Amino acid sequence: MADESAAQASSNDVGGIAADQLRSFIERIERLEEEKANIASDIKDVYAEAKSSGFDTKIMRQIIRIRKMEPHERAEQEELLDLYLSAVGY
Amino acid sequence: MADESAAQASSNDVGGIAADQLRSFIERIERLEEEKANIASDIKDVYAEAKSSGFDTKIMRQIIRIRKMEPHERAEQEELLDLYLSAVGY
Amino acid sequence: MADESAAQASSNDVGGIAADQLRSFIERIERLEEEKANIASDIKDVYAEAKSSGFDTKIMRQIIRIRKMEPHERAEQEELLDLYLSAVGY
Amino acid sequence: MADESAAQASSNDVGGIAADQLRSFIERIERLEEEKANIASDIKDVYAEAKSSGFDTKIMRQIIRIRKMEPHERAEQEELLDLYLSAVGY
DNA sequence: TTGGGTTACCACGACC
DNA sequence: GGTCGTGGTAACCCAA
Repeated sequence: MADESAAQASSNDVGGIAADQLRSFIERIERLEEEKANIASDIKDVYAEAKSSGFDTKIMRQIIRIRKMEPHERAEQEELLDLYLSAVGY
Repeated sequence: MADESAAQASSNDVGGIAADQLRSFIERIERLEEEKANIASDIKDVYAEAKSSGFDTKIMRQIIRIRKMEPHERAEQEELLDLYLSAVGY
Repeated sequence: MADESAAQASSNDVGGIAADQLRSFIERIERLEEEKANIASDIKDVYAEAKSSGFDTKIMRQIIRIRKMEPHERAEQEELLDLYLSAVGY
Repeated sequence: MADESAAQASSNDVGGIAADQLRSFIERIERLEEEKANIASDIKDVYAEAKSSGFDTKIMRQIIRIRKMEPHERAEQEELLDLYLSAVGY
């Protein structure tokens, strides 16, 4: 797959793979996942705050879920129409 | 449903609940979730880039999973797996 | 978790687990998965047949998908109503 | 677009497409998918039963995955994993 | 024939 | 321990 005989000044080949490059990818991902986890934690905090203000977080979650899917549903309606038209050859 | 008593400039009470406050919580969460989704998308991109550099993303995911685990956790899993494997004749 | 000191006439204990029982579970599952795979294959065949009769399988898949989710959507509408009522304290 | 030539008692032509035939295909598929879902549900039940007998279902799934793989396949994965791990410094 | 994109399924982990 | 949402995996389709 890779050019096995190339000089590896900086790429630090291990068993035929570019170890440095792999490590770099892995670290980038791990870093992004950390950020993601932080945001998830922030979200949790907001729910906690809302809860301590007397709101029902379960209902809040439902609202958010449904708000998220409403655009999809509208799209689906149009899709549905197109769909049956196509099925029938138009 | 009806205006229970008086106009409330800023707290906008509806059904006994501070609707404005609720809306604010919801919007904060939705915003955070959007950020989270963006990061998830970035992660996907990195995997795609790694893949097009010739790396096996499935293995990469394993690596990341392993690095995230406590060493003893990992050892326990292995042990249990071996046990079950031998129980099943491997 | 399990009664470690019990007599194991038939259960063939291996490293503290009931090997026979485990094997039995595994085999039941494998068998069911085989059946499932067969049905998946049948489905594939029907699509192939439909395709060779001139139908667009992509559209067929869409139709099936949407038929499957229509009941959900109706349920969602009711849920939505309840939801906003709850959010507002009713 | 219109009825191209003659009335078709049984084939019920719509838009140039044999609607009856399409419906039949769809229904066959939906039926098969229902069967498939039932089997999936059975599988779930077996896992639940195994769990309540004290087995670790996650490990069971691993076992089943391993048994499904060709030996050399499994070996390759392990090898690649080790390679990546060492590249990353483990 | 194969690789990449897409989709649906399923498992896993988080949260309650 | 149960539920819910998210992510990973595997199937399937098309294009090259």
